[in-house]
Amino acid sequence: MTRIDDVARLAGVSTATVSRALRGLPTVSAATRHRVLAAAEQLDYEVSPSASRLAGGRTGTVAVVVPRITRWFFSTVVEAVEEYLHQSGYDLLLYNLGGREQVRQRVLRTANLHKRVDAMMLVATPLRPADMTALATLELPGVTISSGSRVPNWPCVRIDDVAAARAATKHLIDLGHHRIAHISGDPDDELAFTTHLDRRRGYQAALRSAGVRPDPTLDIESTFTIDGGNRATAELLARGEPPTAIVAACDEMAMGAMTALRDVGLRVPQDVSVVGIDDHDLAGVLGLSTVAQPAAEQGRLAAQMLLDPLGARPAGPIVSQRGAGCDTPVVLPTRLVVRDSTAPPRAH
Amino acid sequence: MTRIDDVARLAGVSTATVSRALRGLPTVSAATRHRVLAAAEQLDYEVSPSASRLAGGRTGTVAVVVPRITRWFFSTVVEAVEEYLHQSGYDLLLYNLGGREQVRQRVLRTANLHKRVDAMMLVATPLRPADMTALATLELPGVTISSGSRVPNWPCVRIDDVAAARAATKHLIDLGHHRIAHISGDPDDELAFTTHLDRRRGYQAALRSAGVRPDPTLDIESTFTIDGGNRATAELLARGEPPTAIVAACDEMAMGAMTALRDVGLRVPQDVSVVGIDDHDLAGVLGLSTVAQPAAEQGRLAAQMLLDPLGARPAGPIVSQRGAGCDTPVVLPTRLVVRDSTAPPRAH
DNA sequence: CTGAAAGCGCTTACAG
DNA sequence: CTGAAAGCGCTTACAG
Repeated sequence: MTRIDDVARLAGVSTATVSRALRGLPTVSAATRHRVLAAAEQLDYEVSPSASRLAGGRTGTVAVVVPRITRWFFSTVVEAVEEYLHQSGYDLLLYNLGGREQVRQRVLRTANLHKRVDAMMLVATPLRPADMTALATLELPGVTISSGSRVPNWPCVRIDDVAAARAATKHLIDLGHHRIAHISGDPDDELAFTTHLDRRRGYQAALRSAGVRPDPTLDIESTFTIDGGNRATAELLARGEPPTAIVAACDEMAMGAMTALRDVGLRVPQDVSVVGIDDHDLAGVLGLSTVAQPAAEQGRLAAQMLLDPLGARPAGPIVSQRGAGCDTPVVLPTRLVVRDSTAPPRAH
Repeated sequence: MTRIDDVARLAGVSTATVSRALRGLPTVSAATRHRVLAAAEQLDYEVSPSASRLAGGRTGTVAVVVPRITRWFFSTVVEAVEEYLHQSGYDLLLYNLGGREQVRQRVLRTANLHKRVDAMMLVATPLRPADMTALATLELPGVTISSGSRVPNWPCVRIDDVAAARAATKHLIDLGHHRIAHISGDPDDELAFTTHLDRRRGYQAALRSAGVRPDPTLDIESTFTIDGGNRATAELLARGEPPTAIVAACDEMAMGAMTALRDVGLRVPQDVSVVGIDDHDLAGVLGLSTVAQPAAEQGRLAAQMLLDPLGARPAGPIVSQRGAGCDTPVVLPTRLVVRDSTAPPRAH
């Protein structure tokens, strides 16, 4: 395979100059740069990442950690991040936790990660508070998406989960509902995954604003999945008289809820209204009312905030994004989208 | 950061021995190995991938190329592949084509990829025939998933697309349908993406077996997405009398079809039956009848076929998987799943 | 079974 | 603006 000295020989310069010219460093004359580029082109030369990384101390790689790539939010984020990283010249190392404790450990093998990537992005990754502190002491630049995981000194992009759930609940209240249930996720409170807690707070706040006292028997813990929504709703129905409406903490739970309701012969929205949070690709197909959150935008913005201080191309000195502004999350707006799954309650 | 000579010093051996012990090479005495592992543990040592790759000539990395990570099939495949790769000690470099020609070019910058990864997996990646031949001449081991992209001498894992579409269509015929439409994808025939062609063949074969002549006005080209199914169905309905049933080439298209039908007031399945192919996570929620294909299994199996000849850990000589058996795809079974979106046609 | 030494292919001070 | 030389941190023949 062609090496840098092949290019140097053809261009009649030293390897140092080839290295500089190819990376676009300013200390190369236009004429020399031109000759080097032509030689590299002619030989179809590509730099060896391993050698470049070893010599330069930079990997040109970013680790992106998601809980489950199969869920709408995460695949949408990753798609946007992949585009931004690759067009900035970075490689994307994917870590899908898949709920496996073993993998969580792997991500926290900090010495390992540190030698592998220049920076890392944590997307709604449930970590113990101690883990987050450990990450913060790393020399590794990082960024988080969602309030679920918050590492000190790393910038954070997210939505206002309290406000999103409040808007969903208020929509139902405005339609005339009072018996409003809430299904949410992740009962494993050993992990500091706060998204579901924030959304519950929003739900309760909206109820209280309307003078309705939150009823604990209408509030079910489950997981942020279709199946989780299904099971939560089944349990809800087993507890007695059904609510007239359900706020699901995410669209996938809402979809599970719709299935569970249908299975017992309850119609949406005639018998029970359902609203979610996300605006999943399929929310439109299902006619699901929801509070939309900008997933791709969160990914793109987080990637940008991560890479900007590193320099667009993997070259130049690494500057950790620390200090000013890092502890103030960037909060992107959400928006209520009314479709067919919500309607006024039936008159008794 | 700790380096290999720190470990060597602590264990009282040479760096060569540390290297061998840590990689589990057999030529190390048990006592020495034990001392080395203890020292590495004590120092929290992790090998430098860049140095190891440069010296060893292996990257321990696999490129996984998908058209769109946000689609059900691809995220499901990637999840399974990620698990297999990581537990085998490999890193996963994600390439999401996203329909961008520019990115396709990037994947085919073979010199670039070659220095970056030990092997690559192409998942239903549309490539020109010339591109596939180019990949085949690389020294890079590879594997493809789906009949969509077929690289000579690379193993391939897929389903029988003809049979899947035939089963879907036959299900409708068995219910009594005759006016059966077909919506399928990817009209860009510059790319050798054969999945939609195979599925069309299966549709037509089933019709012919039942003595029905395929009607070209009932066969619409679009894209393999929700929106594609939506548009195809809208066009179908604009052409005149609706069919009594629709075969969609994938579940996402079927979901788009359901929306389009609902939008004009046609009920599924009372007015029009709809069947898909995939068994998407949400097929159950939507009550969509479909022909299920094992996405995760295809991913896991392809990863296994790719890595087995490389050795479980990224160590030992690279052996290209060539010759015997590579030109015979591994075909995984599909299975009809009947739900609520299909029913006999209404009596006129 | 183990070690000394070369070498993997770059980048980076340093000197000019 | 350019080059000679050292060095990044490993692995791999080679020799014993």
